[in-house]
Amino acid sequence: MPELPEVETIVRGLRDLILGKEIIDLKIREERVIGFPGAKDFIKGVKGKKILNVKRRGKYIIIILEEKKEVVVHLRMTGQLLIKPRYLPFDKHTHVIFELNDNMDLRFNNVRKFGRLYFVDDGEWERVGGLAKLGPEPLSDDFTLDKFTKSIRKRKGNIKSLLLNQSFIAGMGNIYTDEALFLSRISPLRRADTLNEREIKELYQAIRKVLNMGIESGGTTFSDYLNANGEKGSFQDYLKVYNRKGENCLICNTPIIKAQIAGRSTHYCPNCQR
DNA sequence: GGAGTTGTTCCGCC
DNA sequence: AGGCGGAACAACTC
Repeated sequence: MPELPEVETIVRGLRDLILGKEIIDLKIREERVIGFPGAKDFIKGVKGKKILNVKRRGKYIIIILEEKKEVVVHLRMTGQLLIKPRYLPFDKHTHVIFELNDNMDLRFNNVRKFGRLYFVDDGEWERVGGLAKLGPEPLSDDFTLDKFTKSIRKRKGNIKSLLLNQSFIAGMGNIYTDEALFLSRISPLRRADTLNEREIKELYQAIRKVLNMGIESGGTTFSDYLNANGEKGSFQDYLKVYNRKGENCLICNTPIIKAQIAGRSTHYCPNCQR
């Protein structure tokens, strides 16, 4: 499932592959995945424009076009953005095809049809799901320990659901949240405002560490995630708690627990994490 | 073939 | 007002 490291990996790959190219035509095979505007206006707006840059904000991919326009993509659980030669047949779940001017396609695949594409004016993010309401970027310079400390002390919910809250912090999903809590030895059940100064600092560092390691590994692939070149990530080989239910904790040998917390499967060590 | 899967949004409640 | 918890959604796998 694409979280910040997976989306960042896709964005970096796209930057290498499609910058400066022109979108000469589009095919939309499943109109449901166009979030804004309608399919016809989406095609009309995007067709003929050059790609100037590709950026990421939280889990959103932002493709900057000419004339101050943007295509914004959210992959949700199973979305993929792949660069493929035009002669290759579509996959069963290829829903949108951007035809580029060098016989390559940018293809949007999405098994569960949850992902969305938007065509908007530069920065008109009110129209794009929760994009305008996103919290800080955890890897940016202005995500400081001081700000994190102040915001976390106001919160009364459990720390697991808070880290998943995109308006609190952008880009964390189920995998990296469980891993960050394990690294900082904090139970996912803890109320956020009960964390002491040391725990907040360790969590802050753990968040940045797992996200950076995820990016360095090219993301985590369990089933669907692929980068823009169609390659898998490798962070699944380094996970310490996620998907390790019943296996021994790498620190204390206690079996890893999997429980429903905040409506999500949550993996943690009941001994190390307090 | 019912349960499990996740990111996001919406809804009701406080 | 806004935080919080829980439900709903989508469709495929096991």
